[in-house]
Amino acid sequence: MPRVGIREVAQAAGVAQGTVSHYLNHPDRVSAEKADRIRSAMDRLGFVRNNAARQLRLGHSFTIAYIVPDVSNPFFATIAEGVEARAAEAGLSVFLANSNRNIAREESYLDLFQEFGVRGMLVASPRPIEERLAGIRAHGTPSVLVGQLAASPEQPSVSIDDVSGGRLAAQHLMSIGRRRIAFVGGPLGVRQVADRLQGASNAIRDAGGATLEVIDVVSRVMSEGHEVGEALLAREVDQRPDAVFAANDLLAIGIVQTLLTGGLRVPEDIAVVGYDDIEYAESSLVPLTSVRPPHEEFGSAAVELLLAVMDGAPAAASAGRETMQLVFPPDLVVRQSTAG
Amino acid sequence: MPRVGIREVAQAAGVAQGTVSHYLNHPDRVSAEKADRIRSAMDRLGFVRNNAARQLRLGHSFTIAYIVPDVSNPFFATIAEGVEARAAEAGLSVFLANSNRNIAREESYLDLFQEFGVRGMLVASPRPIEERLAGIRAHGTPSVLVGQLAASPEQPSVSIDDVSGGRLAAQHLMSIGRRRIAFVGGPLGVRQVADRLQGASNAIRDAGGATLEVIDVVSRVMSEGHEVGEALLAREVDQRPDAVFAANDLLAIGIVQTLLTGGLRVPEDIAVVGYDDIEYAESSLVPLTSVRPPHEEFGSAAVELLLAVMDGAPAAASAGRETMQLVFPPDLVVRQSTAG
DNA sequence: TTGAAAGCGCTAACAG
DNA sequence: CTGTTAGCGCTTTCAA
Repeated sequence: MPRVGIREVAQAAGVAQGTVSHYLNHPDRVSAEKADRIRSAMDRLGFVRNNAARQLRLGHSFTIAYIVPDVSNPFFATIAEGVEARAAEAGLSVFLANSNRNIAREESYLDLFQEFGVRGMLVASPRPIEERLAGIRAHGTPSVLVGQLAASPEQPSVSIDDVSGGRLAAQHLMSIGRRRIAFVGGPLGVRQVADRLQGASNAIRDAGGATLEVIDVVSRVMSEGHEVGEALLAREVDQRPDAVFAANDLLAIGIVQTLLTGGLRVPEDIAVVGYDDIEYAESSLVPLTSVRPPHEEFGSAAVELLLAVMDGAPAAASAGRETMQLVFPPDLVVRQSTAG
Repeated sequence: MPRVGIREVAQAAGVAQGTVSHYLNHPDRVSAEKADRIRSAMDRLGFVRNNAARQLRLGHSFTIAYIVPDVSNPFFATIAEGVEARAAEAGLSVFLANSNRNIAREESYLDLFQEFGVRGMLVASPRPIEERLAGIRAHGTPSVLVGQLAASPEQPSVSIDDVSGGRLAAQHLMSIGRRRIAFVGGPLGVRQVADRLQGASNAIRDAGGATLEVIDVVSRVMSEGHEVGEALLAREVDQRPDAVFAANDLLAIGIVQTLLTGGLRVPEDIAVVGYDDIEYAESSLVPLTSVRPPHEEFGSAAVELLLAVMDGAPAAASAGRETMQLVFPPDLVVRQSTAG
């Protein structure tokens, strides 16, 4: 099987190479008759356009990269939806890369995509990465930081307002009459956790009349939730909180499961609010009230921002912080775990 | 900021362009002194190798594609681990694409990757796709079908033996003395579901002395599990099975939750086995016994197969079915839900 | 509307 | 060990 390029197609169709290229890039400027001959020659020969040559000639690609720390995290997966949809509208393809929370791998993808000449990158990283992105930007590849607020005004970012999410959760618990609220989460060195607690604390301080206890955990997984549940069950009744705000849904689900098994009622005895609104929150034994970050919108906003800096770099630069760094407020989804 | 290519680097380092290229491709054939000058010029100028030109010249890339129907499915995500690790060893990068169960999108990625000249593709698709892959292979891009057994002897594939998985589950339940087994799953038009039931049925027929009831469900999600659990609770005690084999873990977890809430004991009253061994199986209220498909190994085997057909196309062709189409037997992970 | 031809940045073959 | 150079397949002037 010989290589098939536009030259072979041109020959088979009896036209010049340039005409075939024109057919590919400006179909309207080729006569219907030749267009037909070209089309049929392409079908017959099984022509596949060579992207490397095209890109070399053009000087750029039609591709953007989306680098995530963990593809299986539903949060990033859902965002990917919005990213692909918006990118497709703009005629761009998306290459996904999974760094798996491995810095070396993240680095190598950053290099790789730069060498590939992607038009831009969406980067979700568990570490501070702005300097690296600044360097890449200096070489002509713009990026949008996903999931964390950029510190530099030059770095576009889309992120979630976790302080307001925490506030939402605490306000809701107070609104259903709870007064002894426990925040379950940690370590507080993790920005998101700290912000969620901060928000809850703000709400409680502002409203007055309620107390906030902090129950620290090492990691935010379901088994830690089980342990916290056990600890709550072991307390004297009058020492128990009447509401729990967990830093994520996994913790919350673990806590609910253990409380129920131990004979307590949710929400009657202890109301529970989670965070993230993962798929299992809804189908949990007691459907879980949860703080829901925006999903679809988030991804498309990231691409939107990237498109803006891709083209109108100067315009965007002068646009300033408020348009370069989008912060989304989360919603509260109320379900049975606080329906009382 | 001027474009910087090897020409600019060569000029800055005071060497010829070819020497810079040699430094990049055969570092050992460049004198240490010039290598240093080149290295420092590259750092100073911020040289980024242009992949398009490289690939055009070379005639091929160092990239493979992995197309999945759903990135957030932990099954594919875990496989991706093995894929990346093995690919990295072979000096290849992996581009992930998410078709999101959308045929048009899958098609467009297939085209895109072909145009990008990837060395090969790993394709997990919810639909029959062998003919399409055969066409792509005819144009020089080999592929491995992931998750379904290929029908054609020319198409390499890696898949799971669900019949043997079903057998394992049923044998285990019988080995702990259960005699009234219920299979919960559906629709039976889904190959995996049918195979799992087939395996269970085979085991029970061969062993004798046990009965197999089929409880059909519309989809394999947690809420269906809750419904099945309710239905079981509603039965007369002597009409209840003493074991449940669920077609996946989500169903199993839903069933366990509902049974426990209804006052039954797991495994004492009803033992439960799931399938897939998802993350939540282990951290569920009663840790779930589950049939575990191989994960890491699966991904690396897929790459291995791809590497084989990439190089030794003739050798591989003569290798025959047994080496081109890998079928992995799953394991059984025994936990508390059947520990009785 | 079509054809001819230059050249994108790199690699490798070849000459020195 | 280093330099020179052809050419990968495509797009796009420019001329006809």
